[in-house]
Amino acid sequence: MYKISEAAIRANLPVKTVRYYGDIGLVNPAGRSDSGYRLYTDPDIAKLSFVGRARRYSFSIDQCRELLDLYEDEQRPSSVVKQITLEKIAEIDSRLHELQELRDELQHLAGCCHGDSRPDCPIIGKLSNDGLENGSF
Amino acid sequence: MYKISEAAIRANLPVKTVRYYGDIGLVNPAGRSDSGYRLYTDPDIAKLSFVGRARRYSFSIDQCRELLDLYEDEQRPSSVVKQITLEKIAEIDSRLHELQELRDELQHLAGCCHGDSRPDCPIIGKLSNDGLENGSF
DNA sequence: ATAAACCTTCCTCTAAGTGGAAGGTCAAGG
DNA sequence: CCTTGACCTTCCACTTAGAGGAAGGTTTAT
Repeated sequence: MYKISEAAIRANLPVKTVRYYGDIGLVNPAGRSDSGYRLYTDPDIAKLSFVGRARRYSFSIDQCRELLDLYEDEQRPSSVVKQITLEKIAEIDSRLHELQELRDELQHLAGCCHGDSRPDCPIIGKLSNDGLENGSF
Repeated sequence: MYKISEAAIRANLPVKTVRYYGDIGLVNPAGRSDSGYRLYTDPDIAKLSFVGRARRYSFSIDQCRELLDLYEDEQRPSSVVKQITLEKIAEIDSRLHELQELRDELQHLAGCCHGDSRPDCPIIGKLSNDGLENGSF
C-alpha cells in the first residue's frame, strides 16, 4: 500500500493526475488510511501506468476507459482492441495530412517574405485577403 | 454598419465566435445601436476575416493578437511577421514528427494483433508492460 | 397585433488536467 | 512537549477557444 506520491512515482505520473484519475473514477485507490490518505496497491499502480502509457499514445480518457475495461476483462476479444487502435491510426493520419498541408502553405508564405524592415509583407497580405474582396481596411 | 449575423456571414465566422472575439477584446465592434446591438464596419469585418484566416492557419488567439497589431501597424517590419511564421512552422514540424512516430508504433502494434475473438492481444500487452517490470496485475 | 427572426446578457460545458489556498497528519529533532 | 517540514486532504479557480442554451428585449413583416 503506497501513499499517493509513492504511487505517482511508480506509475510515472504527476500526483495531481493520479488524484484526478481517482476523481473521475478511472483508477480508484484500493482504499484509504485511517487519516484519509489514498492507498494504492501494485495492481492499482499497474493500471495507472497502463493509462499513462495509453495517454502518451494519445488515446483519450474515454478510450482509456474502454481499454482499461478490456484490460481487466480476461475474455476480451482482441478484435475490439484492434478496432480502437485502427480508429486511432486513422485519426492520426487525418491530423498528419492537415498539418502537412498547413506546413507547406506556411513554408511557401515564409519563402515569399523578404524578412527585412520594409513594412510590406506577403504573409500579412495573404492573411488579409485570401483572394476575396474584403481584405482592405 | 452591419449587425452581428451579417458581420459573421461576411467574415465567414460563427456569430458566437464574433461575439467572443469582442468579449476578449480581440476585435471590437465599431459601436452599438440605440438598442444595444453590436455594429460592425467594413474594417471590422476585414479584421474578423483576418483572424479567422489566421486561426485556420492554426495561429493561437495570442498569436492572432500579435499579428493583428502588426496588421494595423503600417510601420511593421516584415521580419517580425516572418519570425512568428517560422516559429509556427517549427512547432508544426515537431508535432508532425511526434505524430509520425506514434502512428508507426500503433501501426506496428495493430499489425501484430490477429484481431479475432481470442482474448490475448499484443496491443494490450504492450500497453500493460512497456518493457518495465510493473505491468502485471 | 402578433409571430418570426434577430439581438442581448448570463450561465454552464467542453478535455485533461494544473496551480494554489486552507487546513489535517506524521516523523524527526531540540 | 513542541515545533518544523514534508506530506496529505478538499475545494476552488484557471487553462483553449469557443458552443449551447435560457430568459428576455427589438425589429420586421404580415
